[in-house]
Amino acid sequence: MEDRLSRVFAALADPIRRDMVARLASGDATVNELAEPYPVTVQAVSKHLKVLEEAGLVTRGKQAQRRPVHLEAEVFDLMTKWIERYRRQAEERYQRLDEVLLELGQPRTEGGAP
Amino acid sequence: MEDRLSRVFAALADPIRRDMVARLASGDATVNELAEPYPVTVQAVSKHLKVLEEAGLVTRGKQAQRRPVHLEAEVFDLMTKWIERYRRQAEERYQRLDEVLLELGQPRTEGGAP
DNA sequence: TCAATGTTCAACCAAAAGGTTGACCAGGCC
DNA sequence: GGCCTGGTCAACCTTTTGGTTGAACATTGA
Repeated sequence: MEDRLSRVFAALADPIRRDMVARLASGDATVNELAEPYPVTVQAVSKHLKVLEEAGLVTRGKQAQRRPVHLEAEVFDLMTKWIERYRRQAEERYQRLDEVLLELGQPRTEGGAP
Repeated sequence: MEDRLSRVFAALADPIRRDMVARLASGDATVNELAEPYPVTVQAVSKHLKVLEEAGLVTRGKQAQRRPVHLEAEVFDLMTKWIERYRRQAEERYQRLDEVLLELGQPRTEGGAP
């Protein structure tokens, strides 16, 4: 895994990191503040932040010995663009199929998986 | 990693799997067809498909000895909802900050990271 | 019936991920 | 200077991941 998109998806594949992003969405926080709710050491949280940082999802500031973490929301665009592109494509295809079946007078497709 | 969202993000964190999703967006394909472009064995591709399937991103059909793979685009919603929620929140906060600074007559915030 | 085709299963391997503990370093506060 | 406080680095461990090879299984076609 080396490309940007892979790093972003991988970063958000962990519940703790996703939760941290959720909290950062409502304001910056220090490492200790972020670590507090989780049953892991602060070192582990520090590692998680590194992953988020390398994915470009957060940046870290400097405030005395504190390192306030800040969410960079722009990176989300990368993902949504990727997702939307293929979803739209897939949905269009699906719709075309429906139209074809309709033209043939067949009972329309019933959503694949329940 | 056990929850649905984690599985979906993790599944898309791999370039090969993302590429397979991209190809499936324009139509179903068999395992061998999907495997063809990559420098890995068909068994490895079979494993990748299992990951995508367990994330709910694809389903597999049955056609003689073939197992056509079909993209389930609905799962994308899960992700986009999550992403959009926190992006919006973060952006609103950012905008409010701008307004406050403007009221104070300060030079507006210049986008965090370059 | 028997071989070829398409796919999966099982065992194994190396590397990466997520966690731990312990040492370390930098800034404020007496 | 000495010592908390906040955070990171390093070494280590276990589990997961992505890949391999080799065998198995089901279905179709000759």
